[in-house]
Amino acid sequence: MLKILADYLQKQASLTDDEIEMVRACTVTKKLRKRQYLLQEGDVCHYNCFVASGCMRFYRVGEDGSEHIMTFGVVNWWVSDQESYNNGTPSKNNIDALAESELLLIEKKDWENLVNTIPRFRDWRDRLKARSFDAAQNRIMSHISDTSEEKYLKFLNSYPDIFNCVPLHMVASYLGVSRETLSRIRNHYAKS
Amino acid sequence: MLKILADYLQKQASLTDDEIEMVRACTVTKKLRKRQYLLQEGDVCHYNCFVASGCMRFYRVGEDGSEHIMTFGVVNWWVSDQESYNNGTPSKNNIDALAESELLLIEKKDWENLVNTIPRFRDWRDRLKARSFDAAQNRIMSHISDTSEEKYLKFLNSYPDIFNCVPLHMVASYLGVSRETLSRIRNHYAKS
DNA sequence: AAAAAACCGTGACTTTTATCACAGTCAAGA
DNA sequence: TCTTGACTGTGATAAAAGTCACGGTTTTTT
Repeated sequence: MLKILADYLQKQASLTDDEIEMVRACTVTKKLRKRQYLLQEGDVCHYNCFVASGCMRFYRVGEDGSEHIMTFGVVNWWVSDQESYNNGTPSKNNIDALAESELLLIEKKDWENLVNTIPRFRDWRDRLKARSFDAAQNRIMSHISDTSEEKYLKFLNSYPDIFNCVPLHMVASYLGVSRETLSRIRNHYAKS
Repeated sequence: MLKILADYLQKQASLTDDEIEMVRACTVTKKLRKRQYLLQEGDVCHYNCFVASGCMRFYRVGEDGSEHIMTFGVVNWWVSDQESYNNGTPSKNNIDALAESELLLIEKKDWENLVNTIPRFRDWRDRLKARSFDAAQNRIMSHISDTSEEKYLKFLNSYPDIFNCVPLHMVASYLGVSRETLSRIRNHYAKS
């Protein structure tokens, strides 16, 4: 399981074996069952979490109890609540597992230490954050300019093979449409 | 005009006078007329731009010619196309002035130099990016869970006194609704 | 194996929003 | 000054999406 992270860091961050060992030294593994929480509303997020297997979801519960999914975390993705992590404030969100999942956790202190001691780790972290921001910007743009069908097609592009883990009503939640509307979009798209 | 930036850096980044002087040394001032471009689709973004006065808009033009506003830049805000800036790729967006505006530009090389030589500058930069990301996340959440009226109210909160610069049909564009719908939301809100 | 729960599709109806058309105000420019 | 264009509001209509209800399938749990 640690091998997945090692491969990832070698490929994405170009870390040396020694540097990878430093990262490995401060990771904690955590196995989650389906539906188990990684982070619950009100908790403070202290970790950056690498998804080694399985599938996670990051979502918020509205006042009426409805769930709104901000993002999914599949293999080789990192999940955390950055707002809570950075500011030390209670999270407004939940993170839980959509399937049996294996995570590798790095605590905030250790993470910051890695950032400060391994230049390539910092560079990779910066690139990752930049890409996340760009993705968020593009998603906003999609929301203010695209039709629901276009949003759905872009989603397929971002998460090509996600339907193994994620039921359609959660995809609908991610897109901000009702499950019925998504069903009709898919239907219409299949025909044309 | 440079004083506005100096005050900003002193307050937000806690820079010393010497450090502020270093920043000041590499800023270029630019005055823009109403409707003048700061960045045009296809250009590569080479600067981080501080808004000393006036008001800017960051938007994308759809295939059908429609304009979709991603964000506004008012006094004390920074504007740039991060995706283009970071990757050196042609921008998909436009930035122009909604009113006579004064900007302070810092070129990428100089900016990165400041980041690497002034620790507090880097820290401030990181905090700024983190806040931008959080804001983007919250805006996405708003789009997938709020009604148009709620989105409008949150907009009022983010940009309390923006109506001096920005016509309502641009607010509508920012929110992703038609100008007629925004007009009706405001009307309804005023009555209740 | 049986029961319960989750998941998905679909029709009928309601609500929301977009689009189109028109009118009035205001500011900039000829 | 007159004209033009930008901006805003509002009514009428069409399109899109949400909501409700039902049925059927699959998966999970007991």
